Amino acid sequence: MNEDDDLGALCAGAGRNLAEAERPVLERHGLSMWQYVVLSALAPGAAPSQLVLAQQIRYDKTRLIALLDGLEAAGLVAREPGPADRRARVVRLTQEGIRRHAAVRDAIREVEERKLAGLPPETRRLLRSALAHLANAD
Amino acid sequence: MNEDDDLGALCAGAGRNLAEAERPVLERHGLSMWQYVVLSALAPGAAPSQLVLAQQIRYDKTRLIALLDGLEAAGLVAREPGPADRRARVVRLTQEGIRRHAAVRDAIREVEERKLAGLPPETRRLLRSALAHLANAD
DNA sequence: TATTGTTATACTCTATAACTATA
DNA sequence: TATAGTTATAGAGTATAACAATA
Repeated sequence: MNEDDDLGALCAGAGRNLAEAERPVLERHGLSMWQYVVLSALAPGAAPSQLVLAQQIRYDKTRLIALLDGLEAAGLVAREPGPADRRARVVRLTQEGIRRHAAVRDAIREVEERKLAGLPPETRRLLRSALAHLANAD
Repeated sequence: MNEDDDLGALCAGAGRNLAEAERPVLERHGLSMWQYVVLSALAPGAAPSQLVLAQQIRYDKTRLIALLDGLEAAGLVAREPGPADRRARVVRLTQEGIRRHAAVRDAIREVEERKLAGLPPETRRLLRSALAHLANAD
């Protein structure tokens, strides 16, 4: 992978390399990539409806159901009737979910740290900032 | 998408944003994402066997066949018996393939340019360099 | 015997359309 | 009538296994 390739190809290459390194870490903690994405979205303490959650993580609302079933059965998230709208079900992390997410997140960060080895702190900061810019740009 | 998210999430977000913006461009030129990847891999003038090409672009060798069938039918690539090993078939761009790839690449670069608007040249250079580092790091 | 290209098959992931209960 | 969640079904994408030609 060369730095004069398309930017899309570079992002895909970097993302794939990271994902491949992180998959065994997630497996060791008994989570799929998307399950981890759900835990991360809820980690700030949010309690969104399933529909809002699906939109936030850009995941299909119908597939989210089975994902949440698994996380609920594992005791990591809880679903409650929405306070305002009883059609909606509100999702939040359990205490165990909070602990589990923190543990996995630390392990993930270790992997990322290893992949970033050789890049100075200022470059890392700029990389994160530029990626966030790209992710939100229109 | 926030810049203190996981690096993997940031790469995925940036990659998805770019891919979504580039898809209509590719469609307008009658190419799928993977077909464009193949053209890009061959653009430097290389003439690899199908197996080597599949490994280079990290694509399944069995799926590559249908992909090449389409590109060959469109007159963009040519398959010839390998000079050294007659089992292998060597793939290369046709003249039309070279032209088509250059046209699509220019259009893709325009999209990327728009997405990068607001980032100074030095930041862009650093971004490309850091992404290439991440894509190749172990 | 091992490998390249190929085909056929099975499997997984994803998207679409209908059903229920609330609004 | 419309919307949140759910379910079932169909479709695309991907991986696995077997075959023919050549090494």
